[in-house]
Parts: sequence; C-alpha cells; structure tokens
Amino acid sequence: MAKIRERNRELIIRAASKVFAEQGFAAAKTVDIGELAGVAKANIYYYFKTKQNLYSSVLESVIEPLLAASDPFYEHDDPRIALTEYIRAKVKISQQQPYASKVFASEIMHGAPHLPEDVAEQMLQQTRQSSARIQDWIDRGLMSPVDPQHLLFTIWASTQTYADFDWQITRVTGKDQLEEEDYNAAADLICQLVLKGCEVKSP
Amino acid sequence: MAKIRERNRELIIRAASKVFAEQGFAAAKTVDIGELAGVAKANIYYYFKTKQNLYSSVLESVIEPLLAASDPFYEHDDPRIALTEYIRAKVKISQQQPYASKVFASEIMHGAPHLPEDVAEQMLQQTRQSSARIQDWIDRGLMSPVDPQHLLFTIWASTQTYADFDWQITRVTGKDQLEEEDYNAAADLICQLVLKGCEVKSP
DNA sequence: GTAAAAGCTGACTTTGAAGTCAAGAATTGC
DNA sequence: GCAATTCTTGACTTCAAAGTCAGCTTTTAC
Repeated sequence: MAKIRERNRELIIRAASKVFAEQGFAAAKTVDIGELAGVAKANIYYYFKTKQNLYSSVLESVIEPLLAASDPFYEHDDPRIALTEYIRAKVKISQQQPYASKVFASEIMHGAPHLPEDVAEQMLQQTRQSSARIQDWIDRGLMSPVDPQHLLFTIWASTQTYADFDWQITRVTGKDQLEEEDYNAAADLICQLVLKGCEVKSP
Repeated sequence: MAKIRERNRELIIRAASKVFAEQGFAAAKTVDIGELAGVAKANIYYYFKTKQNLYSSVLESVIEPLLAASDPFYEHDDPRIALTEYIRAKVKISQQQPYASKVFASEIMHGAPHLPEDVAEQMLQQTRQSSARIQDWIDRGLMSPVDPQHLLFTIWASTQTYADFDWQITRVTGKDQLEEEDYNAAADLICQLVLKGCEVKSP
C-alpha cells in the first residue's frame, strides 16, 4: 500500500476545505486542520510545504467542479433546457459542495490573489463562450435581448448565495439546515425569473 | 474644537472599512489601517481598545445604510414601483459603498460571529415584513405566487454581487472599473427578471 | 499666559500561530 | 526477518502582528 500518501493528502485537503471555508485563509489555524483531519499539525507540513501551499491545493481541488457546471451550455441547443440545467447544476454545487463554493467566493472577493492566472483565463474563456451562446439565442429570437454577461452574473450570484450566505438563509427560513426541497424551490424560482424574465422560447 | 476625537474616529473607521473589505478581518493589519488613515498604529489603540473593537465599529457603521435600503417596501403600495426602487437602492449601495458591502458579506459568510444579536434580530424582522409585503401583493393577484423569501435571497445576491465580486465582474467585462451605465444596466436587468419573471402588475 | 487635558507616537513587550526537527513507529521490499 | 524507506509527532524555534507605555506635543479653558 503506497497509498498512504494519497489518502492522507486527500484527508487533509478535505479538512482544510472546511476550515478555510468557515474561517477564511488568514484566520484558519493549521492545528485545527490537523485536528479535523486526525493528524498532528507537523504531519500537515510533511505533506504540504506551507499553509499557502495547502490552500492552493484546496483551491485547485475546488475549481474543477465549478468549471464543469457550464457543460449544459454546450450540450443543449434549446435555451430553455440549457439554462434550466445550468441553474440546476449551479444550485446543486451550492448544495453538495458548500465549502468549495465558500473558499472560491472568499478568494474572488479578496481579488483572487492565489488563483493561478491560467485558471482565471480558463474561466474567462468559458464565460465568453457562454455569453456568445446566449447572444446567439438572442439573435435567433429565442429570448429577449438582455446583456448576456449581466445575466450570467445574476445566475452565478443567486445560485451561489445558497452556499456562501447559508447563515443568513437558514436564519431567515428558520431551519437548522436547508433540505432537498429548499434547494429545489430555489432552483425553480431562479429558473422562473430567468425563463419568464427573458421570454425564453424553445426553437 | 472638541471634535478631534470624532473626526479621527471617523477617519480610522473609513480606512479600516477599506482594509477589512480588501483583506478580511484576520489578514488586515492595524499598521496598514493606520497608514491609510494617516495616523500611527498606536493612535488607533488610543481610539479603539482592540482590533476586534475597531472591527465591530466598522461593522456597525456599515449596517445602517444596508438596513435603510428596505424603505421602498414601506413607501410604495405598487409592487412595480416598490420592487424597482428596492433593486435600484440595493445596486446603488453596491456602487457607492463597496467596502461596506464586502465587510458585511464576509461577516455573514463566516457565520456572523461579530454581528450583535439585536442587529441580526432587526434584520430578520425587516425581512419578515418585506416577505409579508410580497405575500400580500401575491394574495391581491398583483404578482405570481413565488416564495417571498427566495425572491428576496435572489435580489440580495444579484445586487450585492456587483460589490462583493467586483474582481470577477471587472475581469469579465474587461473594464478597469464599472461605470454608472454598468450599474444601471445591472439594475435594469434584475428589475426585468423580477418584474417579468413574477408577472408583477400595478394595482 | 499657563496649567490641565487631550492627542500622538517611537520604541518596546507580548502573544500566538507558522514552520522545523530529531527521534521513534509503521510499512515496504527483498 | 530485517534493512530501508516512509510516515508520524511532541517539543521546539521563529516571526510577524497585536497591544502597551512613557514621554512629548497640541489643544482647551480660564
């Protein structure tokens, strides 16, 4: 079993995601990450050179699922289906990977100082393609002429808010934590606003 | 002039807002805040007992404008006008008080550990009243039956995103910083999504 | 004009978390 | 089975940032 290394790196990254999400990078303590991962603090430094380094690994692990959510734009030509699936995918990420979402949000909010330039570029390209896709639907008369970029900002914001600002949301709804039906209700409302709001039609 | 105290507290709080917004509480250095405010670090401790204390003052100073934005709900009975004004007010805050928005967002994202309970309660009450107002419009057939709370979450998220995630937004739009017209375009789109999406009518 | 009060700060101490290390424990390869 | 390698960690050092303070400067009140 030469997999001790792999397994422990994974354990530490998972614990670190949670602690970084809850505390932010600067406030997070490596001793806490160790405790949560079930290893001594020193062991973290056996696997990761520095706290920064660990944070970069966490950030990297978190990017992939976020990027993958854009797939619906390329898989469907019908804007009703594409947008619906996109919104659902985004909400699902908030539901299933709340730590990822928060770490990413925090990184962006502080000016993305640790986001590798090539990743930033990749996300930008993806945004350009998504925008172009929406513009194409507009040009074909399948939805009303909105600014594609602003539409994307709105979708990002309103889907991610369920992970990033969960404290506020659970407090308002009065629930300890959101359930499946809450996420569905959220996705349905956002879909309704976007589809009706942009008068989206099937081709 | 017994106003030195008042003026300097204000200067320090203003500088601190910026530094806390950009760096987060833990990463913010009091020496940087002092530099930005034009006073020695030690002087900050003459006016504020601790960094925590200063942060609480900043947070407090930031809450008032955020709470005030809800006024349109009480000033207009017409949901078209009330919602439009509400969204515009929220976007305007993102535009004019970006630091306030970020400090608040960061605080909420990490579970609101420094938000005084009475403020949290006040915001909750306001949300309840806003929700009730929306529900009333629904009951009177002035808009389609959406969940008022989720509608509010969406409005909060999509308006605040222009302050909180400005890095992402300026990067996508390719502008160094957003201009008046960008904020107007944002507000218009969000209004369109909400008004059309919820089939809002005038009474 | 002057003394008391308020404001200011350079130099210092304290603190707590990042990061190191040497030695022991577990695992692997043969 | 045992040597080599990998893994583990308690105890330690380092370091940067919070916080203090004594003494100087400015302002206020009379």
